[in-house]
Amino acid sequence: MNADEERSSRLRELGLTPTIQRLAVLEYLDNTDEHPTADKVYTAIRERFPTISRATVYNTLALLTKSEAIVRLTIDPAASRYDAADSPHAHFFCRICRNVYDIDLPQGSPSLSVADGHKIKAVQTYAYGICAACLKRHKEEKDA
Amino acid sequence: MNADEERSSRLRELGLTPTIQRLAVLEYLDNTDEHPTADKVYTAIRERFPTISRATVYNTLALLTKSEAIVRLTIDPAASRYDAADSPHAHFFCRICRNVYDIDLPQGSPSLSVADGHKIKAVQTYAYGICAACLKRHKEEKDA
DNA sequence: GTGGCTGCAAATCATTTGCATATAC
DNA sequence: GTATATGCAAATGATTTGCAGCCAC
Repeated sequence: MNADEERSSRLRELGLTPTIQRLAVLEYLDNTDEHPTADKVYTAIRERFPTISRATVYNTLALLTKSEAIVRLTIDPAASRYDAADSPHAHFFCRICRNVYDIDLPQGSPSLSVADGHKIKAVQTYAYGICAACLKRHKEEKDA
Repeated sequence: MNADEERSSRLRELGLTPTIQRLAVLEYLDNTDEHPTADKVYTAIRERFPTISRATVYNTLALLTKSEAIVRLTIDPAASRYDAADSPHAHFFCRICRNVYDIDLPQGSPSLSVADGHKIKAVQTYAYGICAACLKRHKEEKDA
């Protein structure tokens, strides 16, 4: 079973029709580590499927998020970011370049599924600061 | 020094003029635990200061966030929430009633100030699920 | 007096929605 | 054939911005 067939059956298992558009969104997220915004996904996919609409991308991302096939990150105050949901990890947001990076900070442990009587379904850990690339660039500018 | 004077000097220390509007925003956040949206802050303050504008509230919240006098939470996908920045703690978002609660999940420890070469300035831990009140209501509806 | 702050209204930008058409099965 | 999904355009809602007048110091 190739990657495309695997994605089709993943969608079917979720009770979702595996349309070209949904497969394209899943494929794009599977093959990027840049945690794109919805608009970035739209722009990227449109190069291969020029007729896809923004609404379809938004609908698809919402659907896949609800099915837990992908994860929606609210780390960026300006727009939601999306991540192919594989292994749990924390995320880092660079306040200068606005890129999102995976990091290895320990996430809340799965055992902590209840707090103060609230039922916890998911935990996200977000770190904010300046990324390695921007630190380096900043340093070079000072030295120059 | 009363609470109002304390807030005035807090603002002065940050290099900000302690205007009525800014003091009102700070006071409101100091005395609530509901993690309000900007619009909620605006509506609440307007009862005492009917001439305050939405733009001023947004500007003030942005300014106080930048000065680290308050914390902006991106836990709610629909709108930023604001929290008087006292002791670090994690937050819980109820997907049913959309309320935000403080919880005691361990935040990323301060020692983890660098990851993969990124300089970490702040860490936020967000948990998502169903709050105690909504769980209770849901159970009662089933029993009825 | 003047530079920073406020209030207003308009602009912007992400996201959602209604609806007619097209597609999957 | 029918339910479901897509595409388009318009609507919505949070947030930002330009600018003229006002206030703190």
